[in-house]
Amino acid sequence: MIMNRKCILRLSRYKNALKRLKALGFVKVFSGNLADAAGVTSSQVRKDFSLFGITGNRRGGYKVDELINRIREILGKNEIQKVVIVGVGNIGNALLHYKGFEAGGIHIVAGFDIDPAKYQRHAEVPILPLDEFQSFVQENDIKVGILAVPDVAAHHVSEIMIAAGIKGILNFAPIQLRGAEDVIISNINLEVELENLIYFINAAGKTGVLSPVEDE
Amino acid sequence: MIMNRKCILRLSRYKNALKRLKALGFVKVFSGNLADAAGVTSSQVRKDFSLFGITGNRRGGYKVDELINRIREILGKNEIQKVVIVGVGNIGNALLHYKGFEAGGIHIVAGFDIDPAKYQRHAEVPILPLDEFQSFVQENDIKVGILAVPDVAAHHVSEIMIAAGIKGILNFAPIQLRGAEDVIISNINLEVELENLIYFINAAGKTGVLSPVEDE
DNA sequence: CAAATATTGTGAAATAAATATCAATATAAG
DNA sequence: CTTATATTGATATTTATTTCACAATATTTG
Ligand SMILES: NC(=O)c1ccc[n+]([C@@H]2O[C@H](COP(=O)([O-])OP(=O)(O)OC[C@H]3O[C@@H](n4cnc5c(N)ncnc54)[C@H](O)[C@@H]3O)[C@@H](O)[C@H]2O)c1
Ligand SMILES: NC(=O)c1ccc[n+]([C@@H]2O[C@H](COP(=O)([O-])OP(=O)(O)OC[C@H]3O[C@@H](n4cnc5c(N)ncnc54)[C@H](O)[C@@H]3O)[C@@H](O)[C@H]2O)c1
Repeated sequence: MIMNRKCILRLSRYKNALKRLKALGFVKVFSGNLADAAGVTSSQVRKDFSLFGITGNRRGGYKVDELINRIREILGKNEIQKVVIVGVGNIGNALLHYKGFEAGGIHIVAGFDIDPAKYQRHAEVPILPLDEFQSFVQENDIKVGILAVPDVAAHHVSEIMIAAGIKGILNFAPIQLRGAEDVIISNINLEVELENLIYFINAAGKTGVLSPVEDE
Repeated sequence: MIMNRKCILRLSRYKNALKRLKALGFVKVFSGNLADAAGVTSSQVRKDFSLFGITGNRRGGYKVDELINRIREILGKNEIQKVVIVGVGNIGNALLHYKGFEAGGIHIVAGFDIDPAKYQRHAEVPILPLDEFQSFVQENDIKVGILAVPDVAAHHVSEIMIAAGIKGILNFAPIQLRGAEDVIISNINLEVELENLIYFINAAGKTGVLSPVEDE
């Protein structure tokens, strides 16, 4: 079953939306409700579900709890959830101390840096020397890492991460990292995002063109 | 000229790649070089350029400096570059103190919060009470804002921002914000990104499917 | 200077993604 | 119990995006 990235991203969003709907007291939802909450069309919701074999009840919609569980299962949340961070500076630190991932079952288990001033071996989430990266990752069977080092170090660090067995990297450095064969890399480039906003604001001002509201 | 978001995002990436190539001493590039650096195909590069009327020299490629300038011009970097941040917590603070945007001509000019403990009226980048948001934004003609408040406050704050005249929002709260007619919103959802990585790692482990390496 | 070659620029073709349509059917109403 | 109605699920259609293919044309080579 070949599934594209965009579709999986939407699944995650559906799950988030469902959690909010559940908090509002919803027990069942229709594709239209979910579409509104997630900012897509109802056709899109049903199409995505059909791709994954998620079925509802004709005329009865979907049961919220069942749906959340089904999506959880598909997203594999029970199999890998430990994540490490390399580069505990501004952004690495913010992520390291963010509590919001826990609710979704994602645990930040350690940070790594080369600056001895950052080391905190006995903190709740320890910050360790990069030298210990490989052994830590292998002992703890970590597969996902966040890369938050300066751009000049990013390529080098990514190679260390991949060599240690990391299979997925969320990269904040403003360079386009190339993954190895079986490594998936997600590049978050905030400057590019800001430039993009600026472009569309200018374009709208000049030409009256309506802005696209979706992400991708 | 109707241009889609994806294409503009790629333009930004080309510009980043070009800056790196320039730093490496490149004076001219071929579409293939740029494609490699930006992680796309050479056809894609040429197609994008043709869409914007960017021309090179048959057999001679493109001059790096000219190309950077041309893209800068298209992205409108000289028209809007002041950005404010609402919510100066973990992530807002990291962004507020990030120096990397300056090189690209994007200036973070102020932060806003509702927690008096955060106020720093006389700092280089002042942190001000949210009450002053509207007047500040209007006086300084700000069009772009970063939203980094807790999810429960995000919708409310986005309305304040839009009411004050903000036209582009980079949202870090894990909810799908809906923009008004002429407001463009870019949602950065890091948990969704991590879940996505986890999904593809699991999928690859189970089925041997090759992972997609591009973002979108 | 002529011939060979590499690269652009673009229209056509292929692929992928989103949306619309509608028969099937579960639920609700009478 | 029967009929009316709303919603799913699957297929068809449309739209968007990417890739291909190749003529046009600078540049380099002999
Ligand atoms: N902070 C932001 O808001 C922001 C915004 C956009 C992009 N980024 C990008 O994110 C990355 C991190 O930004 P930051 O502001 O947190 O930087 P920072 O300088 O605050 O932190 C970088 C950290 O990485 C560590 N480091 C350096 N080289 C290392 C190596 N080889 N191995 C391990 N650790 C190493 C440093 O000791 C430091 O602690 C940069 O690439 C930056 O361009 C940051
Ligand atoms: N920190 C991270 O690594 C991270 C990761 C992913 C997502 N996020 C999201 O980013 C947002 C910010 O996260 P954070 O960790 O920085 O949170 P935080 O709690 O550290 O900071 C939030 C800040 O917003 C301020 N605030 C609250 N209500 C406000 C209001 N109505 N108006 C103005 N300011 C207000 C608070 O005083 C605080 O300073 C959250 O929505 C969070 O889910 C954060």
